[in-house]
Amino acid sequence: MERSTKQRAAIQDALTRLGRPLLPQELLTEAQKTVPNLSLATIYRNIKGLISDGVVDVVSLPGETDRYEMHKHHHHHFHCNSCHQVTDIDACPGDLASLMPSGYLLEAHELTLYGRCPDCASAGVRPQDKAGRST
Amino acid sequence: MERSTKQRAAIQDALTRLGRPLLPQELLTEAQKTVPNLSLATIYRNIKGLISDGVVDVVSLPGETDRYEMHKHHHHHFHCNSCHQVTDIDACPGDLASLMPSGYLLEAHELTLYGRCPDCASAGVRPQDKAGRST
DNA sequence: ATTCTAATGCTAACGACTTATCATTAGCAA
DNA sequence: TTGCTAATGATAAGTCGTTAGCATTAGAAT
Repeated sequence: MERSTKQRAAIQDALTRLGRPLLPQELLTEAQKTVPNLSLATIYRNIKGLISDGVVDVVSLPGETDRYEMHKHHHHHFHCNSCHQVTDIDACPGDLASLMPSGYLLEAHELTLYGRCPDCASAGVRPQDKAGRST
Repeated sequence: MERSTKQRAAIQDALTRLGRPLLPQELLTEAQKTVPNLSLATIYRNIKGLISDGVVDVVSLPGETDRYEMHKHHHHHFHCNSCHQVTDIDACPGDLASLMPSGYLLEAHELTLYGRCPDCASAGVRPQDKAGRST
């Protein structure tokens, strides 16, 4: 990651433009709008570099392939049960230490919200969901 | 899953006895204390059956292989950053609808807490952690 | 322009988890 | 007990996301 390439620029641009966690494949499709024959290997190579540069963050959701997004402050994620897109949630319940049994030390937490995004909530949503999640 | 076998009994017993989400491999090791040459394939086969019977639940945590535990009411999980064991947390922050941006419909949520379990919190903990989680 | 070599594109190879195959074993009804 | 066949054990094969290998391309310093 010493030279600047149009491929990496396209990748960062895609992440910034869409502003939500993207799967490697989504990132590929999106960045190819700028660099047509961009390859998936290049996506992975650049993502890895951008992550160690602290520019990009990994977003791991339960049972999902890792997604990537531009680095930003603490936040959570919403996963649409219909279109499966992930959206950032800039809010946090906080005060989770109270949930901990005594003796346990809390260091971090991760919250994933599930439901319907605006588009899917309005449309005649077809439940093409996955396995069941607790309510 | 029509006949009752000692293998399945051993699997259910292990899940009940340890009372926490177990990895297929952990389940294998534990159940083998009862049925020595139990095979991993049998673990998967029975787990699948027990899940469709509603007796067992899948526990998917971010970036982790699925674990399994006996079915129980809504709860969350704690993942020890040191020994990596997962523990049930019988509490819930609730009131998460307030975190949702307007237009989004909340249907479920999943919370994972990270830190040190009692054993690891006391001991001179060696941070054999994984990638970083936001705080 | 020329040169050096990082970065890319393509694709085979990995690694992990899970499932399939198949000969053998063992529930359980008769 | 006997007989039927579901379930098991052992292991090969399959998935799928990610990485490695290598010839080729193209930043960028001279």
